[in-house]
Amino acid sequence: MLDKNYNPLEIEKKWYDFWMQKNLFSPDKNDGKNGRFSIVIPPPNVTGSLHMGHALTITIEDIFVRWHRMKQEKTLWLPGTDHAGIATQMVVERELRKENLSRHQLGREEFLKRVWDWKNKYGNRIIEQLKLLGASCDWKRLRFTLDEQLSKAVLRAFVTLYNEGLIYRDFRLINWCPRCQTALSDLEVDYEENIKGEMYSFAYPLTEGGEIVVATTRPETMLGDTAVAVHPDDQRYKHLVGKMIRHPILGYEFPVIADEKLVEIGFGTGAVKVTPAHDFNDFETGKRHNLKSINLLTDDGRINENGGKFMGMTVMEARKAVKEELKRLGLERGSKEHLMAIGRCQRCREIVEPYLSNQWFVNTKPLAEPAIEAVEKGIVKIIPENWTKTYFHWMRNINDWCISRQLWWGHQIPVYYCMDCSKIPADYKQIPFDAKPLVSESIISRCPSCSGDRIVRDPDVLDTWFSSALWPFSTLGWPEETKDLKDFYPTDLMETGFDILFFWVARMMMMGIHFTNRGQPLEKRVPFRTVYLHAMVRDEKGQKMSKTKGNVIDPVDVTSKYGADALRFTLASMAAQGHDVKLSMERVEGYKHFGTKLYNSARFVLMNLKDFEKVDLSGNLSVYDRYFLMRARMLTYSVNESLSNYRIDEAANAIYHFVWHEFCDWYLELAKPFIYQEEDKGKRNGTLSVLILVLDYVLRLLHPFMPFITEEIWQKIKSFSGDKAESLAEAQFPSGLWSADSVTEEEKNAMLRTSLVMEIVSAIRNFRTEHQIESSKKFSVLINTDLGLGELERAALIKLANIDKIGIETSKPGKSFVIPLVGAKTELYVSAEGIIDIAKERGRLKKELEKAEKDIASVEKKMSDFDFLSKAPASVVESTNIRFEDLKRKIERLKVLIEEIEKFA
RNA sequence: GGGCGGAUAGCUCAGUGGCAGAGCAUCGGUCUUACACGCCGAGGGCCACAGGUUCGAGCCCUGUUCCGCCCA
Repeated sequence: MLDKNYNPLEIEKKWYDFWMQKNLFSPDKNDGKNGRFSIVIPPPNVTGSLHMGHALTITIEDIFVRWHRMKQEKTLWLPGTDHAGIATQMVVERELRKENLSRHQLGREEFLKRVWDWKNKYGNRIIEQLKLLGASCDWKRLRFTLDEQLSKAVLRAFVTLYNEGLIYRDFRLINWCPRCQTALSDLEVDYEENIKGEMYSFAYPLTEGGEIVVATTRPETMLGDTAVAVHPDDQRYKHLVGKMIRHPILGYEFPVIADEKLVEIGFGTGAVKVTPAHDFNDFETGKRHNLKSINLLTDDGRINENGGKFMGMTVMEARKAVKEELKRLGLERGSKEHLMAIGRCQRCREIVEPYLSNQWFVNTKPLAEPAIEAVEKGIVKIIPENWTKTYFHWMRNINDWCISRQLWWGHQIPVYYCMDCSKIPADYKQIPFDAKPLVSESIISRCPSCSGDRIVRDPDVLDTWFSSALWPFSTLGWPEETKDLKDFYPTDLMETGFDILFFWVARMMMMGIHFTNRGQPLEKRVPFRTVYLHAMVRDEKGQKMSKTKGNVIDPVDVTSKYGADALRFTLASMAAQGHDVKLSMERVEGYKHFGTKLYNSARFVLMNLKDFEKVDLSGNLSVYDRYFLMRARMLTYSVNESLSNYRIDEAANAIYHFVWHEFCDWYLELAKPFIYQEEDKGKRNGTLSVLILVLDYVLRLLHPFMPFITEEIWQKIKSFSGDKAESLAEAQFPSGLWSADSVTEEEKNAMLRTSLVMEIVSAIRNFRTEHQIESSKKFSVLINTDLGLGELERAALIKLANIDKIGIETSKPGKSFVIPLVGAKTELYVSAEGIIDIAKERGRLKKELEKAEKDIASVEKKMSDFDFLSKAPASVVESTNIRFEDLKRKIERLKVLIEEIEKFA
């Protein structure tokens, strides 16, 4: 028997421990003859703690994983975390700062030791939190991007790409975060638009006299200007092209150039200052015109020695100072407000500076091509489908990927330099651009050409996403040809947020195809066959959750308050494709109630099983039993269909509706008279058998969504259902086709009768409320159709409708009221004289008549439309006709009834 | 500037050509021995706007307005 109260916290802990103990999440004992399903987790950051995005990811993935596992497929869900270069390094540096230490003071080795300590201490937190949600990962295969084996994969990938000419080093403008002091890829910069800024104008003096006025939002960069550009067609400036400008502060000279790409005639003054070292457009312009690039910044975002007396100032300080200087020189030419966009570092929100430096890049175009092909050919399917367009667009316009980061925490680039051969000075700050890279997976300590041992390793580490891009195969053992790789690659599903389509999904596609199963068809090389992109979780008002707004909902809190099952079900039922999930606590609470409802229904069933004996179902079923068995079959079919189509919301809602509004509202109630009587043991046991069976179906179908409560209940009914599985987690998931054709005559009959009973009950309840008849007041009802119900079946109807009795009478007795039912062919006669308010009944009938007349008007219009009759399909015409006839009959009947009721008074 | 979504009950959303739906909220009734985290019932809609296609449009097409997101 179940406890009186449903307490999610207790049972969730209990069953998770049980699953772990039985090692149920391992694919290893399954021989795979029922197929295979594999998926890798999107690795959360080791610094991370669980947020709603994770909760949604885990919920969706666990639903698919448990579903496949219950279908008895060899199922692997591989978990792990990534090292999150910048984020983790920042966390540890923050700790160091409390001790007044910097990483430079500690030195690289000592610092890394600290980060590892931190990781070992706190890095498991998020893993433990995933378990709270019921994630059925194979924890024995837990991976970390800096594991020895995964690091080997990273080195292999880098060296291979280098040797293939797909990785190269270049001196170019990149995005630089002055606070993190590292390069970023294009994707790691967030643009904020419509920032109020200033469009500042000043004049550049020409060497031969006169001036040219330029407008800029960043006056301080004039310290690095090496040209002023005008449009070649701009008559105002045509004569100035080729003239020289003397820098009013720094004294050097630079030209006025004509460039139609950079300059928009109508914008600003029509003359643009060009700072190749600090603006991407200017950099391109500089290349076109062979301009000098003057770098103005230090690593930490201050003005360097090229800025003359402004050296040492921050950008903002320099901006102010340069403006003052220009004013002093009489060159200021006004200023106006201007809306602009600025780029911020995704990690620390600092304003990103374009910065000239040596970095490593991946040549992505050749890698993107097969990744595009795989989706074009349908080898990889993206769901929801509309993301494929975005994927194509990005992939076809892909830019090279800056993968070097000036950090310590991460995979250090496997590139070495001979200080002698490359003439690197002992006090070097940056490896010179022309240094000759020696690229190797193993550590190089001796120069292959001069045999010298003065070798330095490139200090940079790789972008964390570089290692994440290898995740679906590095976690399975690549570059080794492991059994796991053979068994589980390509994986079946990649489930993640749409926001990392480019960051991660696209890059996994490129790397997976490039590195795995070379020489084999694309089908064998893609990292996954389906990409399912889920939406964002927002607060109930649709706002993004953020710490500053204070609207963050912590999944751990929710879990401890309502249970993981409730949270999971909420997320699942709201995860409709293409929509953000707007999460509200009310909903979670509602779904906890759903758990309670299910729990109590099971308690009811169990409570009545004392003398239960299994019986042969064939001779002992009521029409209700048959009907709900069929409904369970239909539900099974639709849940499997929905899950196959990645519509977990649809599946969840179908189960919810069935459990609450069919199983509990109707079936349990209809079953009670059968259970409560002792005369017909066969019928009693028959109904109980079906109750157990239907409940068992429901628990299996619901298990992927609410694993804990279903296991709790299932373990209790197991002995009655006779399943031998140790846990519901590995019990067989129901399957089966359902179609209208597959319904047997018996089922058809059961369906007709049961739905008529439901309608009768609803009609009587309705009638009762309309007349405000107290529930204690019983009356009897006659029906003009023989339902062919057995004694107990009729008793159930009587109980639900809360009436005295129901009899058959083909025509209406004198003093009775009429409730017309479906199609007005069947009607009920209520002999409740004295308890019915005549005026109200008249009103009720008139209202019904009004509605029927309105309905028939539109149907009539259709039926008299020649075009409709000739062009619409016969089945539609026929059903319209039937509807017309029904309405006509109903109206006639209502008119008679209204006339009659006048006489009652 | 280019692209992708969305607009349906008070709220959140289903609904892909044939009688406008669900959950929550609201209102009324009810402690009927599984469940008051419950039960029974009710009200609530110019399916954003304007055209078009069609016998028939919430659904398909065109345009407009607003709201998101992505890219440059």
